[in-house]
Amino acid sequence: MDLPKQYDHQAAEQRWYPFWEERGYFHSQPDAQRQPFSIVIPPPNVTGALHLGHALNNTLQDIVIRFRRMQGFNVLWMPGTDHAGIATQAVVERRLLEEEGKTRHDLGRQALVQRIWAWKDQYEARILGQLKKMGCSCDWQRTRFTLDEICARAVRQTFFDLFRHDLIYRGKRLVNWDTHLQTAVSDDEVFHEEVDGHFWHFQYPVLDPQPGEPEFVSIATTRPETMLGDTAVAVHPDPAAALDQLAKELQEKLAAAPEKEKPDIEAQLENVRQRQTTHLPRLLQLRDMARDGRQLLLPLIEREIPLIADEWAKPELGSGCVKITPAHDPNDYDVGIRQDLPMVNILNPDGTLNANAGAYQGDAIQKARRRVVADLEKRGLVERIEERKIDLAHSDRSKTPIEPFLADQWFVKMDQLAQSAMDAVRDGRVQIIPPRYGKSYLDWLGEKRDWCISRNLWWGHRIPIWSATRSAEEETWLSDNMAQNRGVAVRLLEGTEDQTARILVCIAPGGEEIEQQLQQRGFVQEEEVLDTWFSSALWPHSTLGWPDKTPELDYYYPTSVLITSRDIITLWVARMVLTGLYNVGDIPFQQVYIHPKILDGYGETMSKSKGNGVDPLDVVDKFGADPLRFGLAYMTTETQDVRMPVEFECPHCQTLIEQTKKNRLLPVIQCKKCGKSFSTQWATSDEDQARPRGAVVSERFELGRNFSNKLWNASRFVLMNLADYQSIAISDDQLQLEDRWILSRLATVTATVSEALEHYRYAEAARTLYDFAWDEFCSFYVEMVKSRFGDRQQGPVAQAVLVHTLDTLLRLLHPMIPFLTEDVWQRLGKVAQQRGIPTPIPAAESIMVAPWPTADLGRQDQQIEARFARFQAALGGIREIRSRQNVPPKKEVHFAVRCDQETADLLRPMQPYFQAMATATATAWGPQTEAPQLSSHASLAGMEIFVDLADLIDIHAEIARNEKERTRLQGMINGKEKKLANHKFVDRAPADVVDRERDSLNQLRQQLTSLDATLANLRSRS
RNA sequence: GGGCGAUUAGCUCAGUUGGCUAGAGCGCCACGUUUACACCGUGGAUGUCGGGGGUUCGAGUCCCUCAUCGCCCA
Repeated sequence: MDLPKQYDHQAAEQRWYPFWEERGYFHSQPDAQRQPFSIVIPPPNVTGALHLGHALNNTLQDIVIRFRRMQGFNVLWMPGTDHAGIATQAVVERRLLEEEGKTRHDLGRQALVQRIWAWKDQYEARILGQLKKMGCSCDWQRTRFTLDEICARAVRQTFFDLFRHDLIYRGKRLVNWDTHLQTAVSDDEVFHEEVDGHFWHFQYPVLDPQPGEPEFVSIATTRPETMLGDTAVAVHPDPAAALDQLAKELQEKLAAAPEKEKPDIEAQLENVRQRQTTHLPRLLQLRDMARDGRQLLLPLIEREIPLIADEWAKPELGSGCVKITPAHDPNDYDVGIRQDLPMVNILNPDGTLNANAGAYQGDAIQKARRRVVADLEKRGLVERIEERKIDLAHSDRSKTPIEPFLADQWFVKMDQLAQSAMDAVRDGRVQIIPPRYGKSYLDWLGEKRDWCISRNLWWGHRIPIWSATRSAEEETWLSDNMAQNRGVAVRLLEGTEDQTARILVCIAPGGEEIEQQLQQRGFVQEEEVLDTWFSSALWPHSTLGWPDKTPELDYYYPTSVLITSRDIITLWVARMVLTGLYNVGDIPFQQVYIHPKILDGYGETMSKSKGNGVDPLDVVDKFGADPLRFGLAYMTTETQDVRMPVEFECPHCQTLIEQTKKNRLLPVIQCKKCGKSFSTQWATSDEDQARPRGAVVSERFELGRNFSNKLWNASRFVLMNLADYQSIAISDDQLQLEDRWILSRLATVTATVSEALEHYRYAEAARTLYDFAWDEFCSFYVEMVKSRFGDRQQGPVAQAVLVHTLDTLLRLLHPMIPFLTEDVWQRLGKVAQQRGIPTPIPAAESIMVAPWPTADLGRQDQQIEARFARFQAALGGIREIRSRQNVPPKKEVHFAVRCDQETADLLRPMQPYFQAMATATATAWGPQTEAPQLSSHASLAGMEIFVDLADLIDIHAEIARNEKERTRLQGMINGKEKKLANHKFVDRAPADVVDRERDSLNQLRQQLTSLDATLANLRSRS
């Protein structure tokens, strides 16, 4: 058989993925006879290609999927992608602007949406291709997209039901407005950044001040233009008490604070105390003026606004007075609601000022700001200007500052829905793993904040509401024509100050005719689309065909587990639970497994925009899909995020160059080894792009590559030695010690791995298999069977056990390294189609559908394992002596073992293995064994080994080494003697612990005695 | 400000309910191309388990506290 010495991952990947797909292994259909196991993929955004975080997420899913499939479940892994409304539209818009200098308004809604669909097609293909490259066994025939027809119908139906049940409403709310993209963004899409700014102090004139009252009130702002929308100035209703309270709190804090923080607190306290004399009288006066209903004149606009008393005004800050702009500041908005103030919106959606801004109408914010300051200065109303760091909210999507903006939005009422989702986790119907994440889920839902579901975008599910001005005529028409129609829900809105009375009509899916009728009568559909999470919230049931009662929904729902990362527990997981309960009446999944995040070498989250992202395909190209998957599984422990230093790989000489915070942003990097340059993801100029691209990879995948290669070569060895393989039954009495040992270990490993995978302990499963395959199967079992192949009796037994062990190991590893295991499985099938202990049976046509191994617990044998451990220890002792004394590998040595009779009987038959594995021949075994005249000595628990080294020994080195060993032994003996002399230990510790300590002490003393004899002997000859 | 987590070898990480002489991979040192594998083999060196208290016969593991870092929420 001609097998390459190195595992060719590309060949295996290219060969076996199509093989599986063609055989239909990925596809699942409802089958009442079989138990289902289902997972819906967290749909990746079509915004861009997958990164290593996705690779981790999907690898973990595929491991569970393949594991359960082998266990015999009817397994469905539902794949698909997410339209990611704002993110995708933003990416396409940005490119449009960069490449063609156009905005979306130049293109129009239809054309832009068309462009985004083209983008989606491109990236969906890329993403699905990446998943396939990684070996994901999704049911591709069922691939969904959150904006496709099936999902759209579910979205429409959900919206309709919620609307009909009065769980959706429309209202004015202060939203985070992105003036660049001209849309509201959610709190989750906002990041905060400190920027240099100013604090402007202005004076507003008091109207008709009474004698003794101030003529001006002074306020301060970081956004001067917002003063155009001021509708009040507030002062604290009880400034004296507020300052007292604050002073008291600071005093308490001071008493408890560490030295380091004391000066700062003292300064704050001093400030408060000063204010009690400097500011308090004036604030009390202003408070009284507010109570008296005094008005101020808002400069520039010349509007009368009240001075009010409200606790939002902080007497310890600034002048103690604060301007109130309810339409443009979240806190002021609350004050506005509390005090029933008018809300004056001064902004247009594009960030320019509107008619309410008077003379400043049409100005952009920055321009208006400059003009307002200048005009106030002219009037002498600017008191002073401070330099200051300002915490400014930015849109994650456009990176431009957020403006708080009063706008009409659609909301879902959350009280009942959130409660139902909380109950599902509290009573254990949905189990979150690890459990600590349940807390953030419950905390978030517990706030029961209404969910703003409208987005002022073009890319997404358009809100299925048609509206018209309310009139008797329309109302009559509706009740005549629509009242009986169950797919129509009507709501009548009363008129308000700034809006006429309206009729809202919501249409269920399939109501196109009604939509047309409405449109003909002048009803207009809402412009906005729904928040992306609204459609992904339905994912577990929409993908299965809901609202139809499909066989799939009936069979696969609730799904078995959701595997995702912790940052979307609230945004996504919680919402899936509540919509599942609302729509289907049942939870969407029984378990939620939350996995770690992948960070770079500096502990930072990987992201494309930071330049530290790794494309899984780079890893697949360089190392292979199996090493990628195995490496990721190996790193997935319960508590730790995965920290992964990354390197650039020079495409010219393959040198790895550490990625630093500096070089990760460069478009071109020069290799320090070969001196040639290569490009990175940042290359934009033609010249840079023409250079070969340097892959971004991580050395941490070497572990998986080396392991794959090791496994490949072990398999290669097995295959090369099966020419005369016969499928014969093997009885227990034919098994040698090492056979029984490996079968015992195999049983334990099978049990451990199965248990670990059941509970999502990926790292434990991977480590167990790694250690078993490398340190036990390869390093011992394979080495030991080598000498048995030639034997007529022993050969077939060794082959049978070897094949059986490899077969089982491959199956245990298949979920993690599917390609290599299939490749070997197929080759094994050609020479050993029937295999197994004790009775051979035909192997499955593919490892992917082979049964998961069951642990043969009857094979577990602690005694055999203990005996084998003694052999391993003895072998280690000899090897260490050889190495210590620099004995050349081919040089034969003789050794004697002093041990009890039982150990001697055990080790004697292992003689061929000492020969094969340490080039050593035994001369004597047993209690009476004498040390050879000149020998190197190893004392182990319960045995002493003497290697005869008459002409080789370096006596001084040997003495030094033994002395060091003596010190170590003596130290341990002292420790244990002390421990055992302690009555409390002997009395209180469990008996078995005390016994173990006694045994151990006795052995150590024996070792010491023997060591002293050896030393005396050596010294006499030095 | 609140919550969660982390801190163990030069690096990246394991370490189940407290019971060892604290482990692995990479890197390092020495030796070795013996036909499965140099993506390998054999051996070796390397630790105040972040600091300080406490509980206990016994603490890397449990409790308190401090420090540093990360994430989530306001």
